[in-house]
Amino acid sequence: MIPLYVLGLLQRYGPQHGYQLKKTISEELEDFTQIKLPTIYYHLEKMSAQGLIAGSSEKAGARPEKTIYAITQSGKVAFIDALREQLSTRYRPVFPSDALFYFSEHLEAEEILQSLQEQYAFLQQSLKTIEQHKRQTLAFIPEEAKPMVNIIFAHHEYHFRAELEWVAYSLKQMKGEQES
Amino acid sequence: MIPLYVLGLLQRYGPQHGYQLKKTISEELEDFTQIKLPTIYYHLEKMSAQGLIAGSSEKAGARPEKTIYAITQSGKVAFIDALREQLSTRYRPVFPSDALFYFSEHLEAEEILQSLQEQYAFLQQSLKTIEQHKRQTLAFIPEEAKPMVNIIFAHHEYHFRAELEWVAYSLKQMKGEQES
DNA sequence: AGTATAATAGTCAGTGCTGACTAAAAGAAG
DNA sequence: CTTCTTTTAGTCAGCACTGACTATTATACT
Repeated sequence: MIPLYVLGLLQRYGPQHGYQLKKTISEELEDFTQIKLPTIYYHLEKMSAQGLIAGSSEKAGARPEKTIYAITQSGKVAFIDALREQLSTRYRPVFPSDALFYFSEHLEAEEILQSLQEQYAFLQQSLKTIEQHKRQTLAFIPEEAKPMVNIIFAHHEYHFRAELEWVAYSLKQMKGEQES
Repeated sequence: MIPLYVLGLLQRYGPQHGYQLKKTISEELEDFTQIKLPTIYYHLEKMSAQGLIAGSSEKAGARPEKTIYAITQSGKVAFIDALREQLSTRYRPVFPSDALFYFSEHLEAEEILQSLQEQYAFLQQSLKTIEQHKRQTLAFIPEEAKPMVNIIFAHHEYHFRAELEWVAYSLKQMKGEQES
């Protein structure tokens, strides 16, 4: 998934170095992915060795040289292949919190209930933030990109809402259990 | 999350070796986590070095020795700590398919639409499977465990339904876009 | 002009995970 | 009773990722 972003951004915005890629990802994709800078360098080097991108050391003035990477022809092919592979991967979520409920007899019900309530507040806040980011993003991007950006934001909204509803459901279940 | 499962199962079902743990996880938790056998051995060794579990080589008859691990006192403490830490971790999903839509101009709309339709069918099938597994599981476990198992299955149901609705939404959006 | 702070551009060692492999024991099939 | 398959039990090399660190340049502040 990270190689996809790197190849795609290199193709969309032209040759760049790692720090610039990280900045673009942080600004445009912060709600959807949290790629770390060393991870970008790792993939740049790997893809460079594979010939998917080509690095050139630029020495501008008295500055230390920095490596600027450009996507190659075989990189463009690999990019399309990777996109196409994404098409066939299926949804398979893993929720670490399941382990918590699976072993919940080791904690006080009261403690779990309280953390669920905090979780609920957090999710409500997150939903507001996402909606706000959506509005901001849609205001700044070109018209033709809007439908797809809308779909990506919707993806997160649907799942945050689902998580919110599940937390509400769990709270209801556990409270009912406690009383009986 | 994996150490949590290992420590919890060692405590619930008593001393075991790696293969047995893997079997239990496959049988009881296959819908919620897909832990691989080498990963279990990795954590067994690590936790053994940390003193959270204690291994003893058992040589029964002419069989090759196998290492049986038991949770220690400090392991029980670490288990509760890990459970409590789970309480404070927040929901933060990452969807690899977002990258696909972010760069969707590189693929034909027709190709994406078709894969979304396959995705839709897959999700419907998955939901049915989860509901069936839920019924089977609830029929076999002790009464007092039912509320929690129910909550875990509900978690997955809520999110599979959200994913299903999002795919439907995307299909609608993309078809509308195509016509205009 | 000197110095603190932020931005820029990385490196590297260590962690977590797993595919591919090995190998003994039990059970099934002829 | 011998061969084949399955189950049991594990090892190991290698990949993806990132926290912590380094080092230079630009900017702001005094």
